[in-house]
Amino acid sequence: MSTRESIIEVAENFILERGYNAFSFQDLANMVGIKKASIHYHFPTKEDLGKAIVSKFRTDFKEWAKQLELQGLNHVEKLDAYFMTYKKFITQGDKISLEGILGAELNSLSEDIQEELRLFFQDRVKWLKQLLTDGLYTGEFKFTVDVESQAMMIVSSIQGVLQIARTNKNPEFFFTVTRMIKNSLMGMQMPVGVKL
Amino acid sequence: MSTRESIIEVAENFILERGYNAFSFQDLANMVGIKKASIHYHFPTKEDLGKAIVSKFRTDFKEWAKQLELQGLNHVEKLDAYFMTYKKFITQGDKISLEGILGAELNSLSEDIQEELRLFFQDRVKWLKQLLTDGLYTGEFKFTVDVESQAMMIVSSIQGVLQIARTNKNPEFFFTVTRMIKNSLMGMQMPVGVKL
DNA sequence: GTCTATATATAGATAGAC
DNA sequence: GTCTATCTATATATAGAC
Repeated sequence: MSTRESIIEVAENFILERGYNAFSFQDLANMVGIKKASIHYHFPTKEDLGKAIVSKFRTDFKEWAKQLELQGLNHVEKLDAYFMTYKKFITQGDKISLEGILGAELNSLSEDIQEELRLFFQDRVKWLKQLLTDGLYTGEFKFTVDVESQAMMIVSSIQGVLQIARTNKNPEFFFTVTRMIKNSLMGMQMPVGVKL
Repeated sequence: MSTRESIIEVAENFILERGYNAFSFQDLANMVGIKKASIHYHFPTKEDLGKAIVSKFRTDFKEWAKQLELQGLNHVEKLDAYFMTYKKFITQGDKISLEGILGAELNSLSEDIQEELRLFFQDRVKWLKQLLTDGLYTGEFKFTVDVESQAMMIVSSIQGVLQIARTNKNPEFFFTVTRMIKNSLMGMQMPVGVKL
C-alpha cells in the first residue's frame, strides 16, 4: 500500500471514530510512521484530504453496487447486504457512518466537502429507491408509502441508530432497527416481546 | 439574563450549529461581548461548560415533560409535541439535535460528558416508552413490536433525519419522517404518491 | 466579575536540504 | 518522497490588576 493510501486509510479511521475536527496531521503522521510535513506532500491541505476521503467513499460504494449485481441476489438479500456495509462500523471499531459524522460537523466543513457529502448521500438514496422499486415490482416488498419517503426513512434510521448504538455502548440497537426496517418493508409484523 | 446564562445560550447554539470541537472560548467571548478570560471565570474549562450544557438539556426536558402533563393532551398530541421539540432545530437556524452532534463527536469528548449524554438519551427513551405503552393501552397506538424497539426506531430516525435534512438543505425530510412514524404508530398507511 | 497580559501547547502550513 | 526547521495563528488556560 502506498503512503498516500495509508494516509487515507488512517485518516478515514480517525474521522469515523472521532470526527474530522478531532484529528491532526500530527496524529496521522504518528500512525503512518512519517513526519507531518510529509503528509502535506500528499495532501497540501486538510481539506484536500477530506475531499479525497469522501470521494473514495463514493467510488467504493459504486464499486460495491456493481459487484453486488454480479451475485444474483434477490432484493431482500440486497437489502441485507446494504445493512452489512454499515454493520462493520459498529462491530469492528468504535465508528459511525461517514454521513453521520460529517453531517453532524457539516457547518464546520468546507463547501467542497459539504457538496461531495451531498452527492454521496444522493448516490445511496438513488440506489435504495431503485432497490425498493424493483422489490415492490417482484412482490418481495409490500410497503405502501412512496419509495422516496421509504428510502428517506431507511437512511435516517440507519444513520441515527449507528450513533445511538455507539453512544449507549449497545450494538444490539443496530440489529433491532435493521430488523424492524426489513420486517416493515416486507409487510411483516415484528414478533412481540423482542427484548433489548 | 446573567453572563453565565448568556454564555450557555451562545455555546449551545455553537454546538448545535457547528459541533463541540468547532467553537472556541474566543468565539464565545466575541458573541457574548466580554473577553475570553472572563469566560473562564464562569467555566474554568471547556469541559465544565460542555457538562453544564448537556445537564441543562436534561433539566429542560424534564421540565418540558412536566408542563406537558398539565395540558391534558391525548397520546397522539403528546407525540406531536415531542416532534415539535425537534422541529425548531431545522426551522430556526441551521442546527441538529444535541444527541446528534455530541453522539457523532463522542470519542473526542470527556467521559463525563459522554455519561451525561447517555443519561439524556435514557431520559428521552424512558419518556417515549411510557408514551407508547399508555397510547397502546388507550388504543390510540396500534403497533405490534415491543415498546423498547419502537422507541429506539423513533429516536434513531429523528436523530438521523435532522442531520440528513440539514446536509441536503431540505427541511421537508423531517416532516416526511415524522409523518411516517406517526402513521406507523397509529396503524395507518401512508398515502401513496406523497412527493418530496 | 471583568480586564490585560501572558504562558504553553498545538494547529495547519511552508521552505529548503537530502 | 521524506526530512528538519520554522512560521503564523489559535487553542485552552492562568496570574494578577482593577
